[in-house]
This record gives sequence, C-alpha cells and structure tokens, in this order.
Amino acid sequence: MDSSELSRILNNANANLYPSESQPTLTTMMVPSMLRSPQTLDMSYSNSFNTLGAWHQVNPQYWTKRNVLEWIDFHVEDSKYDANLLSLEYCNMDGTMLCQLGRDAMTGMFGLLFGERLYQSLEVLKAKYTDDLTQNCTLNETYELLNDFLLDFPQGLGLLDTVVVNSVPADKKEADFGYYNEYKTQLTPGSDNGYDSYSESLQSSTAGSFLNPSSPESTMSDSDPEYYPIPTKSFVKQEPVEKKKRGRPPKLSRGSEHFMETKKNKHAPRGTHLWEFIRDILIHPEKNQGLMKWEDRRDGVFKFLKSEAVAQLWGQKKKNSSMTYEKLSRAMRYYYKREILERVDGRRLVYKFGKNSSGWKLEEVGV
DNA sequence: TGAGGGTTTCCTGCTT
DNA sequence: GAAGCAGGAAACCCTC
Repeated sequence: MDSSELSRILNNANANLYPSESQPTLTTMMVPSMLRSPQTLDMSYSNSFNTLGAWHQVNPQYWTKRNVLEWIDFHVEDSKYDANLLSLEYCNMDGTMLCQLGRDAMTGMFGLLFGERLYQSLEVLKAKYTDDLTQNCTLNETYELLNDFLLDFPQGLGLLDTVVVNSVPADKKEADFGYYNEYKTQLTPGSDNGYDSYSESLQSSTAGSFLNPSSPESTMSDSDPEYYPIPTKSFVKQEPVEKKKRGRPPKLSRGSEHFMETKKNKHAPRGTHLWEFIRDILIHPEKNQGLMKWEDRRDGVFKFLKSEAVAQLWGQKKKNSSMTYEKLSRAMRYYYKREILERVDGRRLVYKFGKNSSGWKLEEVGV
C-alpha cells in the first residue's frame, strides 16, 4: 500500500465523516491549529458528530479502527503533515491497541514531531475520559455492547433475521460477556468459516426460536431521514444452562422440556437499569443507528425503530436469550408509575423520559 | 432472614 | 388479524 493510497483513504474517511461541504478538510480548515482548542472543535463540528459520531466524542479506549484513522486524519490535516510519510500499517489499529502505545512507540511509528503530537493528543483525550470513567462504566458497557452488536453483522442479512434460543454445552460457558466475545471472535465478519456453520447448527436445533417478521421496523423506509442502514447479520445468541430462570416461570405447554433446560443465571450487575440502558443507546447516536431514535431530543421523546433488536440487546446484557420487546415494554410501563418514563398516547413504540430520569438531557451529556 | 426493588413472564382486554 | 399497549398477577434474584 503506497502513501498516496493512504492519503486517499484518509480523505475518504474524512469525506464520509463530513459529507457536506462543511468538511473540515485541509483546504477548508483555515484556522491555525495552535489557535484551536478541543472545545472550539467540538462546537465547530457538533452537527456532523451528532449524527455520525466521531473520535473526539468517544473514549479512545473504545475507538474503532476507523475512529483511529479519523483521529490521525484530523491531525494530518490540522498540522498540515504530509500523509505520504505515514504508513497505513501503523494506522490500522483500534483504540485499545492505540492506548497501549507509549511515547516512544508513537514517535517511532509516526515520526518524532507528528508522533509526539499524536501522543499528546491521546493523553489529553485519555485523561478527559478517565475522569468520567467511574460514572460512565455502565454507559461504556452499553457502548461496547452496541459496538459488538452493530459492527459484527455480515452484510446482506437482515438484522435479527433469525434468533435462536438454545442451550449450549457446559464447556462453552463464559462469565459475563466472555462467551459472547469468544463467539464474536469465532464469527469474524466477512468470514465464511465460523458464522454460517455455527448459525446453521443452531437453527437446525429443536430449541425454541422467536422471530418477529412483522415488527414495526419492517415498515421503515430508507427515506426516513433518521434511519441509517446498518450492517446486519442473522444474529444468534445462546445461553448456558444453569440457574433457574427469574420471573414467573414460563408455561410448560409453551416451551418444550428442552426449552426449560435452557434456564440460566440471570444475575445482572446492580446499577444498570433498563431505562439507563435505553438512555445509553440513545445518547450514542453513532451507535444506535437503526435501533432507536430521538423524536424530540429536548423533551426526551424517543422511539424504538427496531424494537425486537433492542430487546435482544437488552437480553444479551441480562444474559436472557428469551427477552422480547413485549417483555421489555412491560418493564418500561412500570416506569410510568415511578415517573422515570411518561406515557406518549397514541403513538406506538414511542416513550418519553420522565422527571425521575436523568443523564439524557442535552446539558447533562455536555452537548 | 425478610422486605423491598427491579425486573421477568404470562395473561386478558383494548386500541391501532 | 396482527402488533402494540395497558396493567394485574406471580415469580425470581438482588441488595440492604
């Protein structure tokens, strides 16, 4: 890969990020970098980032490879650095990997001056998010979940086309998301080795399955200005057999004995409630694409676009593969009484945050 | 150990 | 008729 290609990729990444003529490209960014603070940058690009997301709104630890590329691109543009001097190999890393680099590694990879600049920028960003780390731990967890959920769908398959509830051999069990991560690793997007065969084996099982072919998302149109097509996959999630399922026992007549054997530990860490989970999805517009959207951001009115997908994401978080929108919505309705949510009459899949909710208001999220 | 919170599950009836 | 909404009831797991 030659340097001009790198430059082209960087520019493409930039163009995708800033599709309008207001792109902060080298030619349009006339403000000298030394005079521009991170705060002013945020203000300059807030409109674009509100819909597309950007590295500077995300903890570097959670940057995708693309975020890293965009961040490097920004500094290339900002410092008028010659991108031809960069090696794309060094740009091909995600945030986790990037954050492990020390100053020496950075300057070694990107040159003394540019590497130092990147190192300093990263340290500032890391420090910024470290301050909020404790408060945002659950939010980050949701963010990671969304990342995993959305980014690993192979192209060409409908979101949650098939959901299979199944038992899993004991040796497959993993604590927390470990199992899911393992599964994810095996099923690399675009690969044809793991996912298909795994999916087929599950789909061919006799376990219960649920599918909502006529859920409201099916009525969505690409013309919806707030709907962004997302990479999708036929999502399969299975759960270990372990403890008794929480909640009212499902009727035996509805599920087979096999289904009853899929009971598992539903233990969920304290501190992550459903409404917080929903809120965290909503305040990550760059990650919730296609799942939910704000109807009225200021009033806290939001809508489920892919209700079953959100329910399954919630089910993942709670390690409950049988979660459905119907159950999730029942839990949501309990929030009315506590005024965490308010009713929005006459509108399907639409809810509104109530006075006892927090963390979603524009001023609270620092926008 | 029990109470209470926060779901989870099932259900019936109603609305869209 | 299907999907979604509303809310009662029961059960479960967790924290205190």
